[in-house]
Amino acid sequence: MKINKQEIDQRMQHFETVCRDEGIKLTPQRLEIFREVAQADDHPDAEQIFQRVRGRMPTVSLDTVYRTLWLLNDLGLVVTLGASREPTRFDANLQSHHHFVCGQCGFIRDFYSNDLDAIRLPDLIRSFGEIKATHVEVRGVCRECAVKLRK
Amino acid sequence: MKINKQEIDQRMQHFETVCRDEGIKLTPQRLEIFREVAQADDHPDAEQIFQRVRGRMPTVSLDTVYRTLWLLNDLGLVVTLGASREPTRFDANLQSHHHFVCGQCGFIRDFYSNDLDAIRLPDLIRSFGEIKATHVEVRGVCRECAVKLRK
DNA sequence: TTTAATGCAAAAGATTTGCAACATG
DNA sequence: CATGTTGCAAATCTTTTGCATTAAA
Repeated sequence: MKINKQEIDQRMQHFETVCRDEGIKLTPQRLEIFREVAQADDHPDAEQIFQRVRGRMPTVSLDTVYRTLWLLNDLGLVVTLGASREPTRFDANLQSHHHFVCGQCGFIRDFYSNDLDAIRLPDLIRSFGEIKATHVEVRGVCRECAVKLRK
Repeated sequence: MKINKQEIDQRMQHFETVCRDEGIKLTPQRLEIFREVAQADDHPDAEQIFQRVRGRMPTVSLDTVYRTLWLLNDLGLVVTLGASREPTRFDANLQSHHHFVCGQCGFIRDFYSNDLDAIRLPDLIRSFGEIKATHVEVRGVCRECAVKLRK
């Protein structure tokens, strides 16, 4: 959780606004769960978020975490990442950004690039449907795993 | 399964070569499973591949399909896709290509673009690890789902 | 013949659901 | 107060594992 406080507050703000606009109830569980995703920079999965929220709110249940996460996803407040061979992970960073994913251990690292953000997609794609977001996924082997593989 | 026969044969050829080079046994199950992925263009998941192979080889088991698929992945013969909220899907297309993914139904459509293939990544990324592949993922809502959502 | 791969059944892991109790707007 | 949300427990779905049997090289 290395996201700065100001950014977190801004995300919380946005979350509350969206909920009010959509007529979705702001329960303490939702607030805690969203806060946890909003302040995480490691793309945690549902189980990890559950454990972290549990620290502050011992009565939350895992199924509420799942329900909330997918709700957030439907509201466009978080985005999912399918790391290879691992459970779905969640990301509250709505800025345009890209990912490096280690195919061995699932490590994900964000990176930013104006060049990549400026990508122009082939016109053909509009015939597939409506475009919501575009991001570049770089697959590789992270430093740590590269060492292990050398053995 | 709309991949043309020549391309399928080429993929099978490559598969057999890699297996021999790596000292991996060419069993009838592996041949059938790989063929099924090689000729599919709809990015099927393990269960779908299992059902299709089963048609021709009624005795294969689902766990062999899983084991084989991950083996193929480790060998670099297929690539995985984590469509949102769905089981892992597999793709034997090793050409550089990109994906349009529908966040509602998981529909995935390939597309090609020389411009996108020519993407230059920030140098920073090399510090994360070794790069194996880069692809662009476009998220959106496919035509069919757009209609449903309008209701 | 040696070693690896298969099938089966059972286990583990991830995610979802039904429902009664409860809290938000 | 009405309706949506929660927690619990149970169910479901996906994926993995142990082990005896079988088959490839």
